[in-house]
Amino acid sequence: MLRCKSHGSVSTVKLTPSGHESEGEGNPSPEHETCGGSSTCVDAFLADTLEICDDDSVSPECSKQSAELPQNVHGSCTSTNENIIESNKNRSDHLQSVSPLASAFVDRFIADPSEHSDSPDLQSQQAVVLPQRLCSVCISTEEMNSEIHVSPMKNSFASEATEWLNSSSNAEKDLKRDEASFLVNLSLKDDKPKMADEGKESHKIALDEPLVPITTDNCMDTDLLMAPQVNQNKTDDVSLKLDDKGKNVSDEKPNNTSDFCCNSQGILQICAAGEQGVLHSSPQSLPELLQDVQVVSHDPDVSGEFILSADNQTPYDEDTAQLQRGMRKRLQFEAIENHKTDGECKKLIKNFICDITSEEPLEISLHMNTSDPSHVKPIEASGMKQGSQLISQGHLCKSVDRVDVSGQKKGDSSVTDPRPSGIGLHLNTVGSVGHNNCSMMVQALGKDSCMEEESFLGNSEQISQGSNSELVSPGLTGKISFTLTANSEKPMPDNTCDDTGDKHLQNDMMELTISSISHQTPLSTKPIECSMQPRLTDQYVTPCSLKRPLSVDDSKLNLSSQSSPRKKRKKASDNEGQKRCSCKRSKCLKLYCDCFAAGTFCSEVCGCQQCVNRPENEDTIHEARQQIESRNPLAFAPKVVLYVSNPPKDSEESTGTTPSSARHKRGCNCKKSLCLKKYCECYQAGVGCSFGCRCEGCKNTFGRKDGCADIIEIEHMKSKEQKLVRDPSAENSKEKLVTREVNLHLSPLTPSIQSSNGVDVPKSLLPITYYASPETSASAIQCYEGSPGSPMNMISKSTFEMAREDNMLLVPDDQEIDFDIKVDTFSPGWDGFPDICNFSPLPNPPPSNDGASVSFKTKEPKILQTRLFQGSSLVGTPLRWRSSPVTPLPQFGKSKILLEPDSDNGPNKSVGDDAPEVLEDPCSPIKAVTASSPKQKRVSPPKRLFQETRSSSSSGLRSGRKFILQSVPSFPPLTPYSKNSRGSGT
DNA sequence: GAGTTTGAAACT
DNA sequence: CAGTTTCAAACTC
Repeated sequence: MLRCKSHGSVSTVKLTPSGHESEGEGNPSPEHETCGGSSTCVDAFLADTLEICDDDSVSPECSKQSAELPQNVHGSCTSTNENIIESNKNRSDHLQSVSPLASAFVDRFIADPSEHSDSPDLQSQQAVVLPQRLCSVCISTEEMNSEIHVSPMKNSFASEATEWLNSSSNAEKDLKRDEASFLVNLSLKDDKPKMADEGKESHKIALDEPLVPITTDNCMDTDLLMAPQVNQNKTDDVSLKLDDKGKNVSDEKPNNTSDFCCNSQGILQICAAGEQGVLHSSPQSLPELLQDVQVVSHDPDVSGEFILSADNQTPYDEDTAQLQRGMRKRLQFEAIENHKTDGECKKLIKNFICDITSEEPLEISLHMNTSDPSHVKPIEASGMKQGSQLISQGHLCKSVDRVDVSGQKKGDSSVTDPRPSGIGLHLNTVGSVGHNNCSMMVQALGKDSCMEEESFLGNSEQISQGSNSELVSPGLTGKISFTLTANSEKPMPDNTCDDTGDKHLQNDMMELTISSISHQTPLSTKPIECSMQPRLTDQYVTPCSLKRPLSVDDSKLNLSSQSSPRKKRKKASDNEGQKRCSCKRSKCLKLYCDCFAAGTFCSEVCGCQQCVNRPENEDTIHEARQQIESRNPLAFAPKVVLYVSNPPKDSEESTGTTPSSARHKRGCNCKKSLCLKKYCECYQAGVGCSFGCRCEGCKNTFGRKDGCADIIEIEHMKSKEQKLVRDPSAENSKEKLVTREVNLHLSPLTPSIQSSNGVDVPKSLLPITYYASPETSASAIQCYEGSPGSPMNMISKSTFEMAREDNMLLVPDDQEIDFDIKVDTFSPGWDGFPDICNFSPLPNPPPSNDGASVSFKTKEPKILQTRLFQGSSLVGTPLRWRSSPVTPLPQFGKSKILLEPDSDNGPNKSVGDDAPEVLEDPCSPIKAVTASSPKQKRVSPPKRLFQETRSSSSSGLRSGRKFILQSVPSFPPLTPYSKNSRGSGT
């Protein structure tokens, strides 16, 4: 055992070979304690290294080992480690003479300990250094019977512990042999020293995973993996031990083993346990040391060299620090890369990180990953440098898998942990959105944005906890604070591990991440306090908006956002990004509740009373939904179907979403409002009334039930058809043409419709629904995850101001859509397509030709509103096609509007319950028929599946439906779609 | 902000 | 399925 005192603190290394427990326990021998002078300390340490025997009293083997050890170390040293070592050497005055090679260094030490004895600092340093080197080297001294286990990385603390125990047990065996067994515990994951087994004499290098003989390679891995994950438990342990330092802390671990913990960078932590003689840093220093150790690899500031030094007072070596920084950068970089799906994003992030790191050692990457707050906390407690840890964690998404040691059950964490996954999702989403988005975000946001992205990886908790303003670089500070706020708003449950438990939490996470991103935008400095919803909206909106041409509305939004992010958010929320309710008796579990109907949780902004529509009541909510759906399968389906002239395919021109017309599925039943007030759902949705409506005295500015304008539509349709006929081959061109026409006529959503007098064009509802750009999804706040609509809201909101309340389903024109198909669409099954969310906003303000336009001025009914549907994946997969109409419905939150392809003249065969209503085209004969019966509207959507309708319809007309469905998936992702829509608008 | 109106949703 | 009640948003003052 070697004990070094420096700076008044005593660091003791207990190197005693196993079997010498007697020495360690109880009373440290005075020899060890004092080690005489610094020189002695060093000498002793060296001698013992790994079982340094100061005295001859130690078994002869010790001497042997001591001699051999250095060499072994040397041999094992990886270049990286060597570099580090060298740097360290150079930096330390004492070590100046040391040759780059560890062996030489050791040899010298051994040879002439006195040289170094000069300064106490040296002693401590040397003592430290040596071990570190050893560790870095991954010294294996088989000769010494020392067992070195390297586990590539593991996740769970348990495994680690197990291994550790195993190793310790092995050590014991060795001890029995009277062999000087030397177990070095390299805990890559833990960076923390395992103080535990003070009683044990064996030094173990513990690696979390399967024990692998340490090799140079392993060492390297270690370095890479180093990302220390803070394991709270371990930390605690350490602290305890530290506190106890002279005492036997080993309660937890019976074994008397002193562990060497090597940081990735080869910094060695010596957890000496031994009762007395172990190398301890001063109690005070220890905690820091631990932190340092953990951080070491990452944070230059906290160099590991001196970790062992009693007071930590050892001067910080800048050079070393830089080296470490380099390491860190690399590590971070790698970690980041791992996480990023998008190559460019990676690059950006990388650069960003590099920049940051170069300037400041810390911590930008704070947000990166951690699933577990617990991990973070310890670090926080420790104080600064934590950032580095966090960063390391950042690796996490992946690194966790490999490295995570930490611990406690959570350790599994990252993988299992829902949040991270959520994060991953988010990232994916981003990526999916397109490289552009990613880059865009990053660029636009700048470093901050990068940070935020990383935050996606991490849990909110981490963020909140982990990111300390202190750690954060100044530039980042703002964000960080922001992040924190968010976290505070929605504290994560203690059990991060709970996957199931926290779906909504995940959502929150998602939201957070999103929000963070959105906030990052330079423009938006807005504090997180904003409701979650807006955040989501912002986030999604941003990417989308970028991609597609800005619609007027969008541009407005952007401008506003730029000017003041808050405004933007507010706007979003105001715009209906989120539904608000003020339910008093329904407990927000009935369709009366807009939030519930939309498939979203009520939020703080809601004024509801006795609200049950909260994440914590997910089960109840789900039941309620089921009940409602049992009554009406389409209850949660979009209420409004929007007929889209151009299919998403026409990305270029079509701005496509301009809906030629939209109709409320069920139609309204207004008697007094004359369909001129928001009481009227049709009006509220900004759509004209149709035959399906049973309204009396309809004066809906968006289109009367009479269908005056129908003629126009019909003509338009005809022209379209003709074009199609002409260019059957070129669908695209055809579509474009059609689209153009449509746009001309309809460009302004409502207005166009209005001008046309809202006559319903026969619409074929295509089962196809494609998701509008995520942008639209403003509304979603908290989505029901579990329920069909789990992530639903993620995407939906359309940017339109016009669109307000109701969600519309966009039914893109199928290029080759047959009327038949359309007909089918209307079938009740049709509603089943809840998936679809949005349509693009109308490009232009409505022409004010008609009185309708006037209506806009006075009151703008929300024409198009997109909604988020549950498809959690929506984000990730821009377009999701759901084949079965029925199923989807429940999932949909509230999308009320469906976009339908314009073109159809086709008769509507089926009078779907809800769907038929919407789709009904007065013009079309069939519709007329159906329309004739007012009750159609009332007809609840038949539960029968699309298939049935399909079969019937297809049989009757064509197999078009099937065709469509199949084709649907092919629809371009949101992005293109969005573009199209925009383009067309202009 | 309180009260009224309105029509959808829920219930019978 | 029709009628009634309940409910909450929209609207008015």
